[in-house]
Amino acid sequence: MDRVDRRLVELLQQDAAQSYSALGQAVGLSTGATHERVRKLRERGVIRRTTVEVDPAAVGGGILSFVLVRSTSWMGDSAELFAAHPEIQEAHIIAGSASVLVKVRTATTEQLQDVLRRLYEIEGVGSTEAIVVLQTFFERPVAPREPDPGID
Amino acid sequence: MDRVDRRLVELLQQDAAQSYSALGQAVGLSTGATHERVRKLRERGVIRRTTVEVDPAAVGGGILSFVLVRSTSWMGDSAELFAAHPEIQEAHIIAGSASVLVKVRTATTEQLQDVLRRLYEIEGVGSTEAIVVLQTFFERPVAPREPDPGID
DNA sequence: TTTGAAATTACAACTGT
DNA sequence: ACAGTTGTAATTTCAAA
Repeated sequence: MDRVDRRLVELLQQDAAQSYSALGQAVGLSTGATHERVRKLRERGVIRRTTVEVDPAAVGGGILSFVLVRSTSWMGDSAELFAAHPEIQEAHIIAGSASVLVKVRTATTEQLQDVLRRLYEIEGVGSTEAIVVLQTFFERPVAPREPDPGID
Repeated sequence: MDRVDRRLVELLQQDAAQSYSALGQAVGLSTGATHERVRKLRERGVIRRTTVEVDPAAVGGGILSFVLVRSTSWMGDSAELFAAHPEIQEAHIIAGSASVLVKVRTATTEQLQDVLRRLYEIEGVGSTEAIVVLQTFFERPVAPREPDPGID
């Protein structure tokens, strides 16, 4: 995971459809060497998969919300209960007064209300607090960062 | 945007590196027809771009947090001020008592603290409340959903 | 939908460090 | 051993019939 690897990751995040030769040009490596670098990044799990980025509004997810879910019991084994709802895009266990934070995309606020109703049906869920997004400034891939030098 | 289009989007989200012939097999279309469908999905902006999904921990983003930013003034034109910080992966204007919600990835809690310090330097930022993620259940692409029938 | 040329990927064998 | 280079066969893309 050197400078070149980080640059390759960045370039692939921007456009994973470009050829290895174009990629190689950009980092100053041959096509074959670039191919090998990327293969290893995949093998090591740094690159998990190649995907497409989709416009949420075009597939019925125009309304974005974050929901704080407070629970009365241990939620650590409830991943599948949240994953069962296709409108839930992310779910995280959090520190603090709430227990779970979920990111929800629905076409309408009616559908959001329906998701909240279904959340209450999950065992141990006490209350929910929905935060509705009015405008998204930006959503972007993780920026690969140089690790701290580390003092030896 | 029919059933086949939605299925194509789903398949591409799972693996955008697969060939059009494999994709066509899966939806029962010829290679050429599949190619044309996907081209149009890109043209219409349903598919924004092809990217790679990266392991955040491998690129210095092992600690995930959400930060509620309360402000004392209008933040609607401050997108660039948040985007200037590479650790901030998302920023949204929200309804409710806080004003902006940001998603932050850092390698350490020290770096998170540093991001919070820099957030306070933004004009109009009153207070922040950091929610640290202990465990991520899942993060997945938007699920393409069938539109409501609509009662005519 | 099928065809075929151009481009790209995947996989060699080889070279220098 | 390791990472990179060049060369080549097998696929895939993509426009045209």
